[in-house]
Amino acid sequence: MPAFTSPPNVQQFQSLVWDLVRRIPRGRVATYGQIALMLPPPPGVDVEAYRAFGPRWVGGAMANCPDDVPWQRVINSKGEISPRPGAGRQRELLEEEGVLFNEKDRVDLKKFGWTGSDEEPKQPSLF
DNA sequence: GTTGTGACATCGC
DNA sequence: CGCGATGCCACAA
Repeated sequence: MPAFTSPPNVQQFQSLVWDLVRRIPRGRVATYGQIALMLPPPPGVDVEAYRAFGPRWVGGAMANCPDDVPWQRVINSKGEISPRPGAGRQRELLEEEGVLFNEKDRVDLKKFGWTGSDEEPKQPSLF
C-alpha cells in the first residue's frame, strides 16, 4: 500500500504534488499556484488558507522532492525561477528541454505554461 | 511555548 | 510591466 494511507495532513499533499509534477510533460513548465489550484485542498484546511499558503506548501514539497521529480519544471507565477541555490542549474535543464528564457530571465507561460493537458507546446506564431 | 522564516499569489499604485 | 505590502500554515531553532 502506498504511503497514501497516511492521515490527512500535508504529507499526503506533498505526495500529490510530486505525482502531479511527474505528469508535467517535457518542455513544459507549471507554476506553484497552478499546481496548488489543480490539487484538492487537504481536509480540515480552509479554502482561503489554502489559497494563501497552498503554493508555499508546494514549494515546501519541492524542497524535499525525490530525485525522480522534475522540480525544475515548477516555477513561480512570474514565470521566473525563484532565487535558490541551483537556480542556474534549473535554467540549464529547462533550456535543455526546449524552454526558452526572455532577456529578463523569464519564461512565456502562454507558450510553455502547462495547462494540465497532454497537448504539445504551441508553436510560436507571435512572430 | 514563542519567534522567525519560507522554491508564492494577489491587489494597488 | 514593475515594485511594495499583505495573508496565512507548517516547521525548525
